[in-house]
Amino acid sequence: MIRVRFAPSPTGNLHIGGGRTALFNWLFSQSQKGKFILRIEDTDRERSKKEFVDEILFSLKWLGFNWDELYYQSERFDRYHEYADKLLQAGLAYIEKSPEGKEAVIFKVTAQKIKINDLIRGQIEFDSSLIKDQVLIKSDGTPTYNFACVVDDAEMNITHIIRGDDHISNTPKQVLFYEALGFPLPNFAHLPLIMGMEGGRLSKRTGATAISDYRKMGYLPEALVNYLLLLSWAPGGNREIINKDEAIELFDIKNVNKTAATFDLKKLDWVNNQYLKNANPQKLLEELSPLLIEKKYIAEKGSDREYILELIKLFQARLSRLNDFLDWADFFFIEEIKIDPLAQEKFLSKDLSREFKLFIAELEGLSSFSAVNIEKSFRDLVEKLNIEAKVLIHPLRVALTGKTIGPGLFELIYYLGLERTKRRLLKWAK
RNA sequence: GACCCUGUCGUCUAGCCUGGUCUAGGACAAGAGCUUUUCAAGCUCUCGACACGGGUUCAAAUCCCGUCAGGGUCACCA
Repeated sequence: MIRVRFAPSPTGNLHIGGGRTALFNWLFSQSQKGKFILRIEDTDRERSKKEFVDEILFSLKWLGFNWDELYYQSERFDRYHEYADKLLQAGLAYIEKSPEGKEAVIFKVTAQKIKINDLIRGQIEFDSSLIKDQVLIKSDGTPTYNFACVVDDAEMNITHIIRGDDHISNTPKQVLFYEALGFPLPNFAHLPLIMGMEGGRLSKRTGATAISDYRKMGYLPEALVNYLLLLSWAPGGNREIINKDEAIELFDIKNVNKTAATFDLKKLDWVNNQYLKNANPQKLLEELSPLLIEKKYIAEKGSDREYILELIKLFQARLSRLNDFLDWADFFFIEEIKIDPLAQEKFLSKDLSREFKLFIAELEGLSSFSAVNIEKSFRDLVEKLNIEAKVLIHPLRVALTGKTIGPGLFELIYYLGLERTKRRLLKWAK
């Protein structure tokens, strides 16, 4: 049985890079019908915080990576001491006393050639004579990362260690521990790192790094996962959009790229739009509801959810981020709309009182207030006035929405309703 | 600096293992146009890459070597 693990340290939020590592571990476990284990590496008591643990677990669930087992290193200190004692007794480690009299356990590194067969990179060779003796147990009694990692991976029967590129140079040290402890060696696979647009690691300077930031911005978890997947793996057949089930079907760790990839927000936006336009509007409404309430666009209770659902349908195909709806559709929710000054200058500087009033009269005369009828009456009017449709369409849009862009004008008027349409047009028809 | 990893359009990638079908394919971005209702949606088109040098071979993006470039690691952090 294949067993993999994701081992985050709760000293911060789950980052894009961590999310990606979790994704590949999870995907591999699913494709191999194995187990996905989560291990919280909270040996650093100073920096580890419960809130970060909660945040990491929440983000992993949000991304859809459910784990089969969960461990905390802070609960396993006795295990690390036990194995350190074994190495001490075997003469493979020694004790070093600090000036204050505290004791640390140090591993004796012997000179040898260490070969690692990486599933993604092939064979990698190291010369351990370049590695100095390694601390196993620090003088405060806590284990070092490399030691705790090896003890846990061995005890938890981890068969494949899939982690970031930055751990390659930790691998020979860990291999030495495996050998000294008599543990069988797992398989290693090192994922390429994700870089920011300006080169180097993805950092806060270059943009948002936490998975939760992307959730807050209005990215769908499926889209984020899809994009992350594309960042070092291709499903083949020139496909870009692929759901998790298909990915599980097609995934092969050997096809993962070796090259570091640059995180490109524009492409993420595109992928997100692909998911947004096909998303169930009801689901989008559920995501949006708390935000609409927060903005006081809708009341906690009693608002017409069916109506808002229709508005979402009007916009969802053009959204890159779900939260853009809040700005783009604001004119449906607020009475005093903000008119874009440039749009006003361009389309409302001419007096259109007569045209607006005639259009209102047309709308009032409608037997049934539907988008189709609104358009028909509008077309009749411009024909009568002998003007081009767009001469009137753009000013109408700006007067009604305050913007030059948005959904089709006639649908928009239909959902705005006769009264609001009249009120907004009359402001420009003195 | 030492060690390690990596180098295909601006970006993500296909192709590389098993040389010829590659005057290198797709996607994002960008640019142009269409959609006589906008675009942030849709459609069409354009721009644009095998890091460089040597070798092997009838033939190299594909194999080998070197150079250069980028990245990572060198903690009693994880």
